[in-house]
Amino acid sequence: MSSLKIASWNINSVRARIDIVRQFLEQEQPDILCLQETKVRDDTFPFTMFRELGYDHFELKGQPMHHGVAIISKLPLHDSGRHDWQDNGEARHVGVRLDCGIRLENVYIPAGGDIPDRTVNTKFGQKLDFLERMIAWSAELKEPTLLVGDFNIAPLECDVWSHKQLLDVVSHTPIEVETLGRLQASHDWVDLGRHFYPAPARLHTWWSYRSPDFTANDRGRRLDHMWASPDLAKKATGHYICEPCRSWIKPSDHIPLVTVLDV
Amino acid sequence: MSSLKIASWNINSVRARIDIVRQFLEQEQPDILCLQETKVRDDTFPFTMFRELGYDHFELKGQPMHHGVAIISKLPLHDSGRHDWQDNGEARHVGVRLDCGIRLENVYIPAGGDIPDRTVNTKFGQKLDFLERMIAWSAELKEPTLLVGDFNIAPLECDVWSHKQLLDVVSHTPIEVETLGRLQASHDWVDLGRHFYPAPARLHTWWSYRSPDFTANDRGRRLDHMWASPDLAKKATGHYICEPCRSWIKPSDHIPLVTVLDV
DNA sequence: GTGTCGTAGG
DNA sequence: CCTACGACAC
Repeated sequence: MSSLKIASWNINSVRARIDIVRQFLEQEQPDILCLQETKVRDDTFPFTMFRELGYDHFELKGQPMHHGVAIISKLPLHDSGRHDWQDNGEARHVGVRLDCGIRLENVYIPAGGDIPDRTVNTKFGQKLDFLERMIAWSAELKEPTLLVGDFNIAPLECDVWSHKQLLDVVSHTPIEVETLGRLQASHDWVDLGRHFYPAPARLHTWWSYRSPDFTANDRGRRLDHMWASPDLAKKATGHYICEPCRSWIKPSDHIPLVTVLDV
Repeated sequence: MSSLKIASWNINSVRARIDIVRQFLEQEQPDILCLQETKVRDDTFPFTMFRELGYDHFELKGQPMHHGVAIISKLPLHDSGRHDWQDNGEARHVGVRLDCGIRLENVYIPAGGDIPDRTVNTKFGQKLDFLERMIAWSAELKEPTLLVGDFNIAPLECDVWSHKQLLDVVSHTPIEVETLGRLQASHDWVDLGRHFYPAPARLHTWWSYRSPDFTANDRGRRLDHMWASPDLAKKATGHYICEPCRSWIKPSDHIPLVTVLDV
């Protein structure tokens, strides 16, 4: 029995953010870091800093301009898989198996555009379709799995700064919440955030860049999540968010999430 | 009789370079700073840092994308003028009069493109024409004047890392050197650089960004100059270049020049 | 190499 | 607000 610390962070460009990624790793010392929105091709991924800190194992799924996910680890990674559920070339998923037997699945669910109507905004339809394809995949999972990433959905009323004002804002619409609910049900996923901090605790993971005084009005949302298979959830001994990272210099608009497992 | 310290620097974007401009001002504490290639519109000029350091007087001539010159001063500035000698809207000159009676003229002479042939490269023709118009202007100057800026010409053999290899490279061609010579003759300008460091002393003010190890082979050129009216030159008590600035983080490709006058 | 800008995406 | 990219200039 040993302790395993896993972090997840939408980094909004791993190259532009390399200094705060280092700062986070030095401070939290996770065994594994899952990144979303790396915005880098695999052949220009900034390996050096990670290797300097003892992270020698990488599973990358990048693309030229947008999206991009990565798993960066001090521990060996096996049986990596990259789902392109919508067969559109977008780099939104990478998964691995760890020596301890658990699978780690890192996903960046589409943001979904501005207008929450699939008839006028194809991106919103793509987001819902992406979730449907994840549901089919998730229902078949057999191994104990940690599913982490930027889900771009804040499901509960207390997951946004104003439930009423965000009911028609992409990320908190009823159709998204309902679809995410079916994804959760498809594997009986345990939402570790709410497992450790039951509603209505405040647990925001994202604040828009567009209000520079984001701490003043605190208009955040919980868009990032870590979900565990039911049996695996019992092994989670700790879970927390790293809110101070949002105030670091040149921050990401998202903050890191951390889960500690006894494995 | 008091001492007046004037600096000139092609800064290659005053906004991108704001930290090293502050570092330079704190270190050298000039009374007046002349900048070229500010690359900023006058309405978005970064006044704040300069005011924090006691520079309350500004004469700006900016434009949206390229070029742009500025005079930033602890001392009052009067009778400002902006010549657009070629009437093409390019922000390449600003001049002022100081309380001590001398005029300060800050100019950014066109680079002139890659090919030193005015029949195939209109930019080279524009550079020579710009010099001709400066000659006509300079010949009529009556006040004691300090003419500073990025002249984009290295006139002497010792002003470039290899006279032979640069004879056909824009900035050191015979026609440019001859034309700059006539500009100098038109007012009997004293080249303060060579006044204080006679040829063949090394006195480079620019090193290309394209060789990252610029200190290794030292392929520099003396493109930046400070010229004084004959009588004013007698009042120059010091002159130097600030070569370490080329090694600062996020440097300009040019270094600052400094002249001290007893006025 | 290192800026500017416009466009696209968040 | 913040990023990436591509075109252009130096």
